[in-house]
Amino acid sequence: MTPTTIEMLLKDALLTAQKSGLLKAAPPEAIPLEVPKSDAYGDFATPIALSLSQAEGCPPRKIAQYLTDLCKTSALFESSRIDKIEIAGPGYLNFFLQDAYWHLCLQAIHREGSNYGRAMVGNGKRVQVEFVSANPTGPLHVAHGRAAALGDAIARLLQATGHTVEREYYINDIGGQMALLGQSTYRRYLSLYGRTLPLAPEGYHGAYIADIAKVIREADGDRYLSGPEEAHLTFFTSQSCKILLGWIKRDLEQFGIHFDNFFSEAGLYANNEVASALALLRTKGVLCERDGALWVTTTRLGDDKDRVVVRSNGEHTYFASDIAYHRNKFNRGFDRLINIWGADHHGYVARVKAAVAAMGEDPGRLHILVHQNVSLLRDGKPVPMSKRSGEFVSLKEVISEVGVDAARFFFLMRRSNTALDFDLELAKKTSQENPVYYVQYAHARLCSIMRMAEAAGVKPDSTPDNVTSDVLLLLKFPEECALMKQLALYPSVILGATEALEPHRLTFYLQTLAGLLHRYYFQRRIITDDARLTQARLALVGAVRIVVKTALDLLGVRAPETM
RNA sequence: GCGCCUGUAGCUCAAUGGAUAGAGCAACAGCCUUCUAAGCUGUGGGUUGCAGGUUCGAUCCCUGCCAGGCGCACCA
Repeated sequence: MTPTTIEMLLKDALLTAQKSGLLKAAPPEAIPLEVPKSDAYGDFATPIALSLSQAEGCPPRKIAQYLTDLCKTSALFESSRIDKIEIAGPGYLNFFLQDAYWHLCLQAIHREGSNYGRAMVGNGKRVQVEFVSANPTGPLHVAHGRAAALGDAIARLLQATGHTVEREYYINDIGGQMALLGQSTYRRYLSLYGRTLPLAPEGYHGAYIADIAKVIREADGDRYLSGPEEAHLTFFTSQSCKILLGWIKRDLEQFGIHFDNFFSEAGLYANNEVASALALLRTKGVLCERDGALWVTTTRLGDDKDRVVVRSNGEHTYFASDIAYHRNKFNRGFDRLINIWGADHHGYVARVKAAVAAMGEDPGRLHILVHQNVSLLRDGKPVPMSKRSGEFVSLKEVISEVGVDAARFFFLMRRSNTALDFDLELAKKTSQENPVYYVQYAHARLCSIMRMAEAAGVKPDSTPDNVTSDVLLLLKFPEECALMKQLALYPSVILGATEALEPHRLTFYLQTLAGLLHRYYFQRRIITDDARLTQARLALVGAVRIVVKTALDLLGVRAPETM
């Protein structure tokens, strides 16, 4: 018995229907289950008969009738704790459950603990999540923070559903921008010694450039002052990259993000992989020379124009490395690749997919998730940010202002393809207006109750773990039932969020669950003079605590025990 | 001009093609001799940008328009 019994029952019924010829199609991957707005529509409902109607060419209510009959004759029905199934409206199946159903859910949560909601649907499939991958030409800023929170939460969701996950950061550590970085830090280095060689207008002007120059001065002193600029640029380029990468890694670690692999673009050239990938494209007949440059004819594969891979000056474009990089990824044998890109890269989706397809790989295994921008708000007004002038708010500043937990939670409060307004004032508030505090407070409050219960002498042999069903029968208030239902929903939220790559569903779920908990807390006392009732209520709120902590963990947000 | 994303309550946003489109915030009115008031209760609030189309049924899919964001290099 698990909270997903209804899904299993329906799948079983659908399978039987298919075998016996009542239905043509196989059961879908996931059975849509919803909690109806009104209790009159049961505890759970599914519009599955409605959605199958079109494909089956059969009226929805008729399908609903089939499924109802098959459910009732299924071997699983006896143990499913279903009180009754009704066909309602256009063809909904409304499930009314016995109280015992919820009690079994609670016991399952206590039994499984932090494993509750985990699933094995991934079957150990290997998934790579590549995210952040910010160029090492400056510190991480807020938009990178969104990518970091998003990618890590998706990775955690995939792990929780039985996938083998690798987190990777791709480093653009070669090319024109890097050369510009080296030149910028070199000239700032000179200016530390009173020599002025003006920064190129297209160079990097941020204050951090001087910080890098100072680090180099600390380490090596004035030894790069003499000789021509050209003699020092290689060193300044590689050293600046190294220093910046160190800062980026430190910021990421502070943000709780750990990458399994940092993949160097320069390495692709060192290993001759770019040339080899281009050679592969040549054998596929998608390369051509035009105007002295080398192009990939991606137009034939869904892109809106052809793309240059080798410029007429002989230099490779970044697209050339991207092709080699994605070939390398596929060669590493991942079942699925997920790239998380900022909105400014959305124009690259078509060309990368086209190149992947041209190399004979399945572009369907490459999922490119594009997230929209983040604007910081202070006092309701946008904080001005301009990449060009080097005036932007770094991730580090945001974290030190609002904390890791608020930052991660806020980055995950919106669907990734909508622009995100990050309200700095709200993120710092310690009141119910601030969603992350609201949720964390629920956890702290529960921990406090547990401590009180212990102090009140709740016996060890009546801990929630082995609370018996007859004790749980004492949970009969509507708000208790609402909590149990929300808890029972958790596994399907995890599956849905993973499938859609939408961690924001978890932040919404948590806010709802926390709301139910706070309401319950104010309406009913948990620790009472009645020992059995106390046990039952502790079992309930204990399960809430487990789910809140587990869900926060998937978002990378701490669940504090006191606040 | 072309492409992608977005348009839902005053604000910020949810809602797999399904039942009467939901939350939170803000506003207003209440609640602390009791487990954390960092909280709770109640009230009002909608032509889902506009116009068509597909469907038994559209916030969701298709077409056109309007508005905002982001792209549109032999830059990354």
